[in-house]
Amino acid sequence: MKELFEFMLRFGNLNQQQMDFISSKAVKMQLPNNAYFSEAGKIARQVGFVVEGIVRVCYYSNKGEEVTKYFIEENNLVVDLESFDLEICSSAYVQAVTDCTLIVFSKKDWQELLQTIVGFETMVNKIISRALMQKVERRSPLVTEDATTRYLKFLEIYPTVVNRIPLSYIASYLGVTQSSLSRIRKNIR
Amino acid sequence: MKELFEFMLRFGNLNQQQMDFISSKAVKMQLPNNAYFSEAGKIARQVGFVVEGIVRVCYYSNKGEEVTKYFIEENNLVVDLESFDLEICSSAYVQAVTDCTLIVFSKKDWQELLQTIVGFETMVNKIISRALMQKVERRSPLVTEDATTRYLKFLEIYPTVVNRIPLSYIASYLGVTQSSLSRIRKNIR
DNA sequence: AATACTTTTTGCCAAATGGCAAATGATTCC
DNA sequence: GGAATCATTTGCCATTTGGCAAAAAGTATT
Repeated sequence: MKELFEFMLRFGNLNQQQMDFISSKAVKMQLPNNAYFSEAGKIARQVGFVVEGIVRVCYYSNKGEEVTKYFIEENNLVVDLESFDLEICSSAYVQAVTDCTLIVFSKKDWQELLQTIVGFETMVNKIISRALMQKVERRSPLVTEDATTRYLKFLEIYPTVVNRIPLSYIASYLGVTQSSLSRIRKNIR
Repeated sequence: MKELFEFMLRFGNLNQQQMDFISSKAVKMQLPNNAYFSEAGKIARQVGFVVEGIVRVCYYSNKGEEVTKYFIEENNLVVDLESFDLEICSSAYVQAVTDCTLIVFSKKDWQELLQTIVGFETMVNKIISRALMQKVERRSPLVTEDATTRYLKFLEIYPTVVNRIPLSYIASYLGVTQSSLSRIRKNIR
């Protein structure tokens, strides 16, 4: 739990009693490599916090190619926002790409936290806005650049990820084939 | 002002007194084609609402190419969030790509609205989250697809924009050269 | 250690896109 | 109406990337 509170306190204040209340609702959970945290066609019913490991959000195009929208590293919230908030079916999969340790909250408990803890909603909004802004910032540059530049940007953005996950996931994030990415890697060294 | 309140009321409630207060802070503003609403290297000091026209957010790559991050159409808020919130220099330009009519609020007035109107902050957070989510949703698919597919997606996403702005802006949004986009267009018909 | 399995690299060729420059088309201004 | 300016299209060729299949390298299993 230490990591979770360190994370949250960057976005607002919590006293001991509030943290105890949050702790009482938190459930620690192991998510093995390749397992899904939430799935397309289902409604997301949990908020998670990645303590250890890497998660990705991906979907499948009409041609059946898998597309990785982004990765979520340690010390970040993971939640399929649209699905969770609006209770509509998701169009994306949230999947562990390494063995992961998460702290999760059910929707019911999360709403209780939002209603009970003064300032919690504001704090959560800040966290979410920041995460969304980050996604926009990370995605936008990728459209314009050639594949090599995109890969170099990926290395900057996710420095801790490269050597922990398969090449194919990175390729599907960058919008390149695995073969091309392999060649690009070779040319960079 | 009617459009602004119609827009806001989709995200929460406002009574007449609150709307009058908002109106008292609002300034109507004409932004001619090509003019900047905010600029890279400066701090964004206004929140705007697009009543009429189209605005884009763009920046310049290290090779001097201009990159359009996204367009903002009628009936949306326009604000360089990171710069406005954190008072740091922006890295992007917000530019009118048609003659525009905006309603703007100074930072000082906007903060007064946030502090005075109960529920205004929550409402604004909803608006912003939705806009950010939309940006992520719109950008992500563009990375993976080929240029023709990207153009077709652009048409879906921004159906009202195509014939109102120069080809070169669309090209810079899609990450294609103007020439390629011109050829793509030809092949589609 | 040998086998099966997965991931990454490579070769070959086709298709898509870029770069540059010229031609055409549209619009504005006198 | 004609000149000047700006936006779009097109031709030509170089470069990048994709598609497919096979080889090589790396991992796990027995």
